[in-house]
Amino acid sequence: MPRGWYGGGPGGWWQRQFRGGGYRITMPRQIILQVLDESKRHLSAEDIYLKVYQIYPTIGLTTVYRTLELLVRMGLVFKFDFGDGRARYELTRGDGNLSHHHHLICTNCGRIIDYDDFIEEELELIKKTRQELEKKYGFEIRNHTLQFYGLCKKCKAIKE
Amino acid sequence: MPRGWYGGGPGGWWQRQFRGGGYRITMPRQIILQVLDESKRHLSAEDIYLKVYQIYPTIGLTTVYRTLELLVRMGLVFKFDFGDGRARYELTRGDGNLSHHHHLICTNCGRIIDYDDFIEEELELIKKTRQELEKKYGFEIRNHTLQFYGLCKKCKAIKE
DNA sequence: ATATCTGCAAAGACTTTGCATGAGA
DNA sequence: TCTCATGCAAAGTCTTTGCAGATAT
Repeated sequence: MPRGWYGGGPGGWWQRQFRGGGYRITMPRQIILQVLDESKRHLSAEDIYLKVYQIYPTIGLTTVYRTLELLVRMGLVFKFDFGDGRARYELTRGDGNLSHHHHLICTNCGRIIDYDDFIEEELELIKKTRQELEKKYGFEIRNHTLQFYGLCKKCKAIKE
Repeated sequence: MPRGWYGGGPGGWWQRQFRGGGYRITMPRQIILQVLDESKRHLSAEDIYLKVYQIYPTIGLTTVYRTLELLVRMGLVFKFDFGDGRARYELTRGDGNLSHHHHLICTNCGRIIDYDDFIEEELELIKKTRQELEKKYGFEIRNHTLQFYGLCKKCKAIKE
């Protein structure tokens, strides 16, 4: 049995999600999901393309984009923007709105650090804020991001 | 005396910032700053271009981009990414890292709401998190964003 | 005077679209 | 079978770059 969220065989829950939506389970789609599952976070479309290409060389970039769009629409994947002009993607892993997508981004070299320190309080506050914003603005909130921008250790040292 | 942050005449503090950096105070730059000062938040480069065009029709989009890049580098302007493929800009108004750049973004229609409710606790937490992250990762944090994504009232109603 | 700035046109990077072929249910 | 999915090529968007003429100091 495969490891990770992606596994579970042909009757797994995401396969059911696909069928329920009238979407076909194709080789490109399976491999894209596999790659997302096996990789670290925040991959660009091209990152994904190159990894899928190793397994399935007839893949096209277009299919990667179209599949990612579908997965985002289905709520299986989050799309991020770090301000460098290319989108990043990662599996939601079924954790809905409680996941933390919190990043430190170096505005000089583009390095991205995921942090999950000091998260407890944050989640608590965000949960509360979320509820209040939903009530006040009638928004249905599905996701959130908290990002800090600045200079990473290395770039800071160079600038000095 | 003009109102707002931008005002203050030819000896104002941002003019000094310019001179100090060896940057010239030109008509396009003055008008771009004026437009940023008089407008609501999160304008795209094209929004700014069109507003400047009303006042100074020989302006070029290139100059808008180059000026915004300069202003971001100088710390006078923040650049945001809301995930729709175009960057947004707004004056920092000298409030440094304590400002709240907190948005609700409708993933269906693109509407953006600034909120500043329930901010107290958030700022407190962010300040604390910031300090701890700087210590732990050696990052020099200069800015942050907190964004909630979902469906706005209108789009939610339509989907139902 | 002279180094910077500007605007146009062209190029670049990422993403989306049109369409004929191929594959899943 | 018949609709949906794929891949290629082309187009689209936003942004950046090259360069000659214009401008600020």
